[in-house]
Amino acid sequence: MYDRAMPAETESGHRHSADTGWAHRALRELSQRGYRAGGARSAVIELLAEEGGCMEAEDVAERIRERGRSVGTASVYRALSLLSELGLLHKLALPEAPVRYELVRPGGEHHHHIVCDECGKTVLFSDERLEAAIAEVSRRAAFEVQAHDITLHGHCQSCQEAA
Amino acid sequence: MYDRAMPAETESGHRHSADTGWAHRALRELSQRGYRAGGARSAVIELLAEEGGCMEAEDVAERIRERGRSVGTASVYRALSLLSELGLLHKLALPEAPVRYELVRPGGEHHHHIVCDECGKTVLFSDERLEAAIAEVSRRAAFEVQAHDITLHGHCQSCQEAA
DNA sequence: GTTCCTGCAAAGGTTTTGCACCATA
DNA sequence: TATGGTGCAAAACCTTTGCAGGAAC
Repeated sequence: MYDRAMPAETESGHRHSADTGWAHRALRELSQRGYRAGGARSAVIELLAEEGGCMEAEDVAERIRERGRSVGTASVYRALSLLSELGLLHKLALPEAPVRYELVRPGGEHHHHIVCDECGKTVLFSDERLEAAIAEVSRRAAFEVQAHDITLHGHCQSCQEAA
Repeated sequence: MYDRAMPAETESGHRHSADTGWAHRALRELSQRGYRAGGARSAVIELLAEEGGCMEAEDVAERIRERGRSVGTASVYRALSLLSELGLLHKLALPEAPVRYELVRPGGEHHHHIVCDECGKTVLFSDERLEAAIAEVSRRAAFEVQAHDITLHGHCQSCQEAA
């Protein structure tokens, strides 16, 4: 499997810093819908906000424990599922890898992924023409389309050089 | 999980009929690369050619057995892996579902997927403008992009009516 | 005849579930 | 205080691996 320590980057190269806005919105949403924010849930939210998302469930649990908080694996899975159901996280599925969870930010602004099939490094991108084309296809489809995922596969520069 | 009995359809609604061209190419490719075509491998190839692909490994095994041929599950997984490595199959990963395998036809002509998040029904589509936009993004990316996957998510007409 | 494929069974890795205890609102 | 969240352990699920026997070339 891929190197899980690798954080997702934007194409310009810099990481997101702690997204406290997302964390607050998540906590508010939970409370508004009658869910409680116990230790595991709030730890998951805090961690994802700080790491910027795009992590596997196991990574989330591991990092929470590295920070001295103990958490049950099952509770992490349950928290991630709930946050996904509430539309606060997006699940990214790739072949040969566990699902990754990403922050969903409000306003429909979103991104897509370029994944290195060698090492799993993931870079984010967004493109207006692509979105326009997707919107047009969605309009014409018989389905009521609510979301879309685009993943480019290839090799990152390090893996190209190594080959 | 989704209803596995549902075959993939094109947007115009008709199924592919047995793709003997693909089957012949697969068998030729195996033999050219020094692989043998034993019972399990040829059964997998034959079944996929007839069903048109987009199936889970377990479905493939099940259908082969329904046709009276006995096959080991492990052999089905091994055959699917090999065919993927040889570029004869494409792996489609979705959250909450096992990987599905699809026929890869020569000439680069390919399609993408619209999946019903309710029942798992999958419809294929292709769009030139979308491909052009993807090509442009790929050209500009730091990665050497070799492939791409696009999946639209939503609800099919039956599930819309049921809701 | 040799090599490789196959099938079974067992193991591996990820995710879910059951249940008793405990914390949140 | 009542409800629902948490953690542990066990199970479920999908996929891979080990190995002995058998088939393909």
